[in-house]
Amino acid sequence: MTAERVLRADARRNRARVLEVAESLFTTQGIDVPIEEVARVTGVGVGTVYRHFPTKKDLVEAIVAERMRRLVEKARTSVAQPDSPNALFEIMDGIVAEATVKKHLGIADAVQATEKPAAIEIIAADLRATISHVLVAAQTAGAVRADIELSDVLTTLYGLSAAAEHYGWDEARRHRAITTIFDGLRSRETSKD
Amino acid sequence: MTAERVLRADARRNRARVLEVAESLFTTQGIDVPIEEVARVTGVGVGTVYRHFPTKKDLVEAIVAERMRRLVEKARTSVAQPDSPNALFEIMDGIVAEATVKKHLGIADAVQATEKPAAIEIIAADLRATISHVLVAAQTAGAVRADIELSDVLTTLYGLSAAAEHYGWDEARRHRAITTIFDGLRSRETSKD
Amino acid sequence: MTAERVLRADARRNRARVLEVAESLFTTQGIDVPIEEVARVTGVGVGTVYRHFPTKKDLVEAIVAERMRRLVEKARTSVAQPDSPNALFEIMDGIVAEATVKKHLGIADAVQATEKPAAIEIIAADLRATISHVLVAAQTAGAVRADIELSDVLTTLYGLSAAAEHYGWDEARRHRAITTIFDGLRSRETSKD
Amino acid sequence: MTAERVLRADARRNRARVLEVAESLFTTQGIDVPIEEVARVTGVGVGTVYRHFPTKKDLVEAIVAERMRRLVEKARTSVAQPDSPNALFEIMDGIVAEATVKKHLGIADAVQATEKPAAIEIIAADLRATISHVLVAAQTAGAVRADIELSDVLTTLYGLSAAAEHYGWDEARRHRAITTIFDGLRSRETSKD
DNA sequence: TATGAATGAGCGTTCATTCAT
DNA sequence: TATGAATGAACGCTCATTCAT
Repeated sequence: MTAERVLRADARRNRARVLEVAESLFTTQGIDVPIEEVARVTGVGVGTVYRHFPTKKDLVEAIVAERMRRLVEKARTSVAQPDSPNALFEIMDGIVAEATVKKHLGIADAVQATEKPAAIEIIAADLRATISHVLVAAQTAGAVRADIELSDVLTTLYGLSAAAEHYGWDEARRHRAITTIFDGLRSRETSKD
Repeated sequence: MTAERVLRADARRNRARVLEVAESLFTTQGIDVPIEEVARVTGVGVGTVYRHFPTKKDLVEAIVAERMRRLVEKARTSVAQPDSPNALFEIMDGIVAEATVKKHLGIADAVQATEKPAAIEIIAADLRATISHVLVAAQTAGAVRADIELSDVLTTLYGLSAAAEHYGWDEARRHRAITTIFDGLRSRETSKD
Repeated sequence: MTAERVLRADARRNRARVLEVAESLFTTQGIDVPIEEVARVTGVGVGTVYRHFPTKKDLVEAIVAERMRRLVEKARTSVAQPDSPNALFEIMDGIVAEATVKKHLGIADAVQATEKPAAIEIIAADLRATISHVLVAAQTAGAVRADIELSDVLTTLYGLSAAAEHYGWDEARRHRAITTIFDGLRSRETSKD
Repeated sequence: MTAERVLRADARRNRARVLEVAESLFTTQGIDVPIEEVARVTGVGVGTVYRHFPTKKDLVEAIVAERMRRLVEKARTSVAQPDSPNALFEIMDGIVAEATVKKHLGIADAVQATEKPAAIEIIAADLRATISHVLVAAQTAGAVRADIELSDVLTTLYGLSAAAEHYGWDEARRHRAITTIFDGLRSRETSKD
């Protein structure tokens, strides 16, 4: 029993290491990196990778799910703060920041649920709910225009993340972009065109 | 001489058809579509595809270049109009519209010059110049904040195009997004955060 | 009629140029050089090459036949001289010299008739007859051992040509090799092993 | 550990079988035989061939190296014998014999070092050293002319091997040819031309 | 007749996935 | 359970040859 538990711990550690290595490789070199390479760098055989992730698709999804989980966590942290308008800013900043350093993996894609596997969709829904919550709070506080919808925010996040991924924004550049965007979301007597 | 022209015309037509089919396939299903499939749908042999585009990379670049050219054309048309603030809006709208129906091909990528082949870079530079021109005009007219730089606009275009591609925006959705963004770019006594 | 003759002259010139270019290319880079390349360098279309040589094999054979013809010519010249032992030496030297600068084309192969096309076999037979003639004369003159057969000479030629091709012998090296060989062919009370 | 050894043994056996089949096929039909055919005849998938020989070039080199190794072995065996003049004869006979039944693969080429991969060059150097050793011994014993150099012997070997390959010599024919050549190498008051 | 565009079989190579050890 | 050898479908690309112009 102890032996079994040790084994499990080992297996779990293997899974984690594969995940980590794969994220790093896919992120730096694209998803065309062979599973064999992932195994090699991780220091295990291909069989082991396949034991944990029966399909390459499964591995990619696991990585995406993992990143989503980190996003949700960040979002939750922001929500915990009282000042809601800043909360929205922080959430967006956190998400876009995550995208900044991760390429090739469509972190941006993960925000929206389009034919995503169930596991990911659940987490994505969670994230959307959190954002929605913060958005409403911001609107109630009069900090964001009332006609802004959740989909507008998600869309904006997608665009910002894509740009951040593509250009490899640093913090300053990211803040500048989000701030500019926020000026468009902010409450006022706006847009008479 | 006429005979030669006829032959060339035929070849040119084939080239155009391959380009069209390839753009359509890559756009809908991603660039992993085999050249053989491109040939099959076009109704020619693989050899013909390779005669016109010696490498798959060449084919993709040709497609991107072609799309860029369309973008530049659209941009030029907009510039021709007197009302500069709308000119900027129109240019952005045109570019994003182009992205709306084309996926997987990073039309957005084409806007920025990152290790792009020379041929494409030339067209991209042209596009950037045009946008820059319109931007300055808009700022001079007081319609856009003075601290907005060309790179801000390009970045925004990238993000918008990416989102448009991803979500398959219709015209209304696209206009809404661009309008919102414009509110952030617009001249005023803005952002005290 | 004059026009036709002119045309023929042109065609003949084309044939000759193709032959020349092909020999040069195959000789320097091996027979894997595409017909298209041969056509390009010659300055004609592939169609023209195929008009004169319906098959790549035909082209190669034509080149080999051409070289054989040169060999026969050299051999004939040597035969014309009175001093037969030297005649054999000269013939061998001539053949090996030809091989010296021509690689990849198995000039050596051409000496022996093994499943060679008829056209080549006729010329090869001619060459063998000439050599045989000279060999007998040399033996009659007592300059070459009586137990040497034509096949020995052909074999030796093959080996020498192959080596000459492979090492790119200059004249000195070639003479040295042939002289040494001749010492083995020369009449005497030799080899008691 | 035993398990690992077993697996390795299996893999090694496969490698050996591929090598054997490939040598046979390349030898009989030339190196243009497709890898797929090699795999088919061996009874494995193409992937297996590529696992052991990442490139067709690698496969060919492995075959050549293997043949070289056999040559060196034969040469060593001959050297072990006391009678040096015969030792040279035996070495040459052994090398040419190897060439007799193997075509298309330029076993002869392997004797000389021309832009050969390092691995092969090492073995070739070994072979040359052995031959040189025997040659000097033969000259010291007065059995071979003093002005014969190693390069003469190598050249001769090349020529003989090429001829043996080409004509498919049997033992008698081979001995006859080598004997004749030896008459040219043998010590005496030689060649006054 | 000369041209060169088109064809398509064929080849070298890769890589996700399976399975014997 | 972990390993890595084996599999084979699939792909990018080449080139001898044909044929419309």
